[in-house]
Parts: sequence; structure tokens; C-alpha cells
Amino acid sequence: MLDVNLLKNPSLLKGMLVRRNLQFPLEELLQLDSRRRDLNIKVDEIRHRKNVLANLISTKRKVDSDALEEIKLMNEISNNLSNLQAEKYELDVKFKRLMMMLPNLLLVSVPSGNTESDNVFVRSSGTTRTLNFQPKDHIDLSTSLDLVDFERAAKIAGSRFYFLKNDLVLLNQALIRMALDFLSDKSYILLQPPYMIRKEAMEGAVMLGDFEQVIYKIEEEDLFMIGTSEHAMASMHMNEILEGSKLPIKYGAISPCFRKEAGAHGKDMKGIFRVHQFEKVEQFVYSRPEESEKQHDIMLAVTEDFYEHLGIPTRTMLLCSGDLGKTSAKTFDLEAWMPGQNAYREIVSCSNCIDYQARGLHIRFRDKPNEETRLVHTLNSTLVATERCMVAILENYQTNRGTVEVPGALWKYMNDRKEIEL
RNA sequence: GCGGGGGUCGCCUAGCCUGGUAGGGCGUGGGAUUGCUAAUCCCAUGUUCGAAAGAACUCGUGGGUUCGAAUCCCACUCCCCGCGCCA
Repeated sequence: MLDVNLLKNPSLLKGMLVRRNLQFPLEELLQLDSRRRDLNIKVDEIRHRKNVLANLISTKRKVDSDALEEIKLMNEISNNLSNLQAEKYELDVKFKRLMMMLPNLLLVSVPSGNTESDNVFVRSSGTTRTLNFQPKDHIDLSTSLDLVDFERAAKIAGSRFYFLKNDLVLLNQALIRMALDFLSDKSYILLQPPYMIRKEAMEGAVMLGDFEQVIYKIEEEDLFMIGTSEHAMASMHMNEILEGSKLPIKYGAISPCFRKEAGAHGKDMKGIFRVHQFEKVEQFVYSRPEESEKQHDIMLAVTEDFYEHLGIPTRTMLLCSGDLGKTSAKTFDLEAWMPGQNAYREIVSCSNCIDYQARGLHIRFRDKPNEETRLVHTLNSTLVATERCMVAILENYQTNRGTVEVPGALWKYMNDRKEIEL
């Protein structure tokens, strides 16, 4: 959530909305805000009168006076107040709803643009393996090597589900172990979070409007399936005051991710690239505000390094203002070269959410007791979304014999297996 | 799932039965005083609005009763103990 005080001088908000190329009922929000402020003042005044009168009644009672006049007046005031409070409640609900739909501000280094095609190339890394034959895509490869079963998954769960089979199950686990070791070596605190969290926690981490689009709800329970461990790692310190000396706090979590993919009809319908359920090792950093841009760059470098180790060629893109997620103030994507599709495809998203999540979740820090608290900054990045990464491995490490080599970095996690064959 | 106990201003705790401005201790910050690694005393120490004066809010969360709720009632939630179920 954004700071409500920004509404007092909305030029920043207007600029952000233009840059993000978004329609937003800002005027309506501004009106709600001024009505809300007026009403707050009125309610305060009435409460003050009530408090004074309550004291008066109390003192009169002590000297055996019955205070009938005051009690009568108090009744009137109380009625008046409950009417105003009903109005205030209604107004607050509307206000909060709109306020929570306002996306994050943008950092100045975010380039302006409308779509994916306006994203800015930052750098590429890793060398593309030369394949002197017609490369297959991951669907062909995984099917012919008996590494997946889509039909039976569709039968029991629907489209965008899959069974991993045989060596692909092991490759998935190997990637997870490699990723966890990789982060552990860099002193990240490893986590395995709850896979379901409450609405209160989810709301602070996700945009209200995105809820219905991506998040699965558990029927009859106040629980939602996490779309990523980011949701659990952002909310885990909800309502806490962190010690400044402990920052930055770096977490690395492994969890499955559950996504409705409601807005993705027709996109990537086959294979394991875009699915309802996948595993991901995710980085999450709580940072001091003044350090968050530096931490963002560090996290990006860690991620790029991981794909260097794996031998997967990637390019790093800085997302333009129109392509940026709503909670993020700045995002880099890593795209992997996919020979079978002859294209770069997104495998990593690395974002600085500045104080947006922290404000909604009430996560602050201070260096000394009694010092004024400040909101932390939160950052998140994929290290590896294993299903997408396996798409990249299958397509980049395929051989002209129709088999797939195992990347050297994964050998020790694959019982020294070096090749996947039928 | 059942029964019992609990959640109070950073930490600890009083207040709850019997409704009337949330008190104390520790820690922290500031000040005063004293000739000694320190002691003693005073003030401050949650959030919001406000330039300030001031005001409102805050006793796990949300409702209710009441002129008035930390206190009484209801629901939810988390922690502890016991029972049940269970990989």
C-alpha cells in the first residue's frame, strides 16, 4: 500500500499512473480522502465531548448525585456518534479498497514504455551451445524421453497440470538442492514456508485486484494457497519492529507455487512452462531503505551467477514502466535462451518493492529502543523456478541422439548421472 | 475435535471477580546531584491528526451490553497444559 499522505499532493501519483499507462479513478479517491479526513475530525470532537461528560458523570456519582441530565445528554451524543460512525465505516471501506488498488511508485531508473517490447536490454551472460542439428522443444523432448505425462494429469486435475516422470523428478530435486546450497553458501537463511496463509497476510503482499486472477482460495477457511513463497516471506514479519543491526535479512525459501493463471488463456497451453503448480527457490531481502537499490543489484548478480553455473545462456532485461508488476518499484527479468523455441523466455523476476509491502504489513525497524521506527524495504527474486528452468535445460542440453545431457553443476545432485536417455 | 489456563504501552507485571482518566518494575533517552569502574533523584519513553496548544485512538482481533468497557456478554485468533485423532 502507498502512503495516504501522498494524496495531499497527488502530483507524484499522477506521474506514476501516466508512466504505468494505467487508468485509475484518482479523483474519486481524492474526494473520498477529504471526506474521510473531515469526518475523522468530527468524530474526534464528539468523542471528546463524550469523554468529558463521562468524567463528569463519574465525579457526580461519587458525591451521590444521580446526574440524570448528563446521562440524557450522553444518550443523545452516543446516538449522534453511532450514526457518524456508520457513515465513517462505509467511507473507510471504499477508501481502503481504492487505496489498495493504487500501484507502487516507480524508481527514477525505470525506463518509460508501454509493453514488453519497450524493456531495456541490460546484459547477456553465458555462452549458447552450438547445436548442429534441428533442436526440439521441451515438449517433444520430455515426451519422447518419457519424462512427463500430460494426458493423465489433465484427466485427474485439468489442463496446465502434469506428472513429472523418471529422471525429470530427480532433475527437479537436483535443481532444488543445488539452489539451496547456492544460497546457503551465501549466508541466506533457508526457509520452507506454510503453503497456505490467511487473507490478512496475503493482502499485504499481493495487490487486491490480482487476488482473483492468481490466488487459489480454500473453501470455508480463511486460507489462500501461496502463489510464491514471497507471499509467506513478506508477511512472516508482519506487525514486527526489526532490529536495524540485523538488516539486511536475507531469506531463501523452497516451496511449491500455486497459480490460477486466469488471465493467460491460450498462452503456452502445452508443456511445463506455464502451469498451475511449480516449485521455486526464492530470495527475499529485508533492507534498510537507503540500501535497497544496492541490495537489488546484489540479488540480481547472485541470480545471474546461478545460471552461469548451470550453463544456461540468459539475458537481463530492465522492465519498462508499463510492464512492471503493481507492487514493484523496479524489476529486472532474466530470460533464458530456448533453442527449441528460438526465443528468449522469462525465467526469473527480480524486484524492489521499496516500502510498499512493508507499509501494508506494518514491518518497521529501528537501531535503538525508543528511536523512531521506519518502514523497511522488501525485495524479492526468483533464484530458480524449477519447471521453467528444466525447460531451459532440456532445450539447451539436448543432443543429436535425442538425449539430454545433465549440466555439470548438477552431477553431484544426480548420483553422477551425466545424461538422460530413454 | 473436547476440557482447562492464558494474551495488558520494547520486556516483565498489577488491575478483571465488584465497570468510572491503565499503575508499578526493568530496559532505553534526557536532566540534576555527588570525588572516585558507580549510586541516588527528576522527566521522558505506543499510534494518528495538528505549526502549536491540544485532541482522538490503544489492554490479541471483531462485534454486543452500558451514560461509560482492559474489566461484563458473544464470535474469532494465537500460546501453554491435559484428553482424543493422526503421517
